[in-house]
Amino acid sequence: MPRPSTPLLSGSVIKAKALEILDSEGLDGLTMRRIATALGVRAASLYGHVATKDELLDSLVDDLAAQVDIADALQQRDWVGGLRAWARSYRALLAEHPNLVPFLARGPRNRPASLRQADAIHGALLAAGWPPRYATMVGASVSYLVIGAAMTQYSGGFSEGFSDDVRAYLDRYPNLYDAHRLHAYAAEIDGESFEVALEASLDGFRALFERLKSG
Amino acid sequence: MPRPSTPLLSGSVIKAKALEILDSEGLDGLTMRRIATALGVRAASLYGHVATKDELLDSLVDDLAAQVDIADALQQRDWVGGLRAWARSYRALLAEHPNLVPFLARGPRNRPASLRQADAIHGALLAAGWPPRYATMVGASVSYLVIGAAMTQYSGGFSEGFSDDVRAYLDRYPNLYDAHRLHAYAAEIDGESFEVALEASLDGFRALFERLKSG
DNA sequence: ACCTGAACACCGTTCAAGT
DNA sequence: ACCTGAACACCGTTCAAGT
Repeated sequence: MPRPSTPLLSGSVIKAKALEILDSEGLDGLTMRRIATALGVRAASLYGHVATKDELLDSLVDDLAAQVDIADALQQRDWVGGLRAWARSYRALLAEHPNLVPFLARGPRNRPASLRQADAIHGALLAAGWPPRYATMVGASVSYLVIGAAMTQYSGGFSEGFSDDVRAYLDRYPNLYDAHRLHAYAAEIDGESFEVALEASLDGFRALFERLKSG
Repeated sequence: MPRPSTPLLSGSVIKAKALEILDSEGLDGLTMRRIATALGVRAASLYGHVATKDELLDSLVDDLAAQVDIADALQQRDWVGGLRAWARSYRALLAEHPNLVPFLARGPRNRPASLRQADAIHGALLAAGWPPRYATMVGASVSYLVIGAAMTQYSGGFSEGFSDDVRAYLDRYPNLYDAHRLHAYAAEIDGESFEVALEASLDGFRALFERLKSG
């Protein structure tokens, strides 16, 4: 089928299929040839619409970042509530597309939506009265948490991070046995750990903020 | 050279060279063929000593985990000091081999040293009086921070995460401009952000611990 | 303008064969 | 026992050619 009346391909059609394959078949399953055949086309054809596979993945990440609910985060009166809303929205999105997490970790790069996100959070912290340098660090801290948590869950979290052979743990890692018993409600623990970590951090930042103001 | 008197290869010789290449040439530079030629050997020969490339990388990660200073962390009297020492030692090691970070994120899997590490920290928290379920979450929280921070630094941190074109930021991301001015002392910010994040978390956990005890 | 065929320079991995 | 040659089944990417 050479020269169809309406083009078979477009950047967005390729991106959509790529994300679909990434979600369902994982990182190893995502090849240019695989995307192409799923679209009824040859691999070479993709290069008329995307420059490289790397750039395609970068744009997928940026599309995801664009969906992080920043408006809600900024509507909060207090910066603590704003950070909490941002972190939760961010994490929820990553949880939906876990196979994308390793790419997200490559930093804001040339991704406009990622930059807009960083800019918005930084601005909110400045407006709340954080000194610029601290605003940078507080924003970074929360993103560490989100990325670290997403990364851990990507790797299976508590549900798959440990083997199923209980006895192996009993023998050699006595303290972990208790942790291993939590195997059953693993997803619960993954989510709760993030919440505990987030609240502990926010607590600490609140205290730091008071110290900075009174110091 | 078929059948030398002393074998040219061994698991540890392959691992050492692989780490060397990974550190100096990055993830993309690490191929089985590259390791082989660096050792004066053909790629096929490696498979007499390592099962797969994946397993080779897993063992590199585990060797790294084995070097995290757990003894020091456990010698601390208080659990707060122990967590702090562990987190710092863990992070310092990852900073030395940033290209390994994406693999670390794949969880403890079948890596004995990683498991030993998790076991030791969990045990210390139990001994300090944390309820088992919370001990799991507190340990996970700190590892989120370490992995998130390492992941971010792997991607270049503040030094490389943003472009060099200042004007691009001035126009579109007004709040980030301040952050961008920090470009000059980027490494400092990367390290300080981790410290700020760590101390905030520890502060929060200390408060949580008190609440649990008195509640 | 848009897609294809065929090729290039790579991968990880296997396995019969050499010594 | 230890390494090699050659191959297999893949990759991402390019580019002249077709319509």
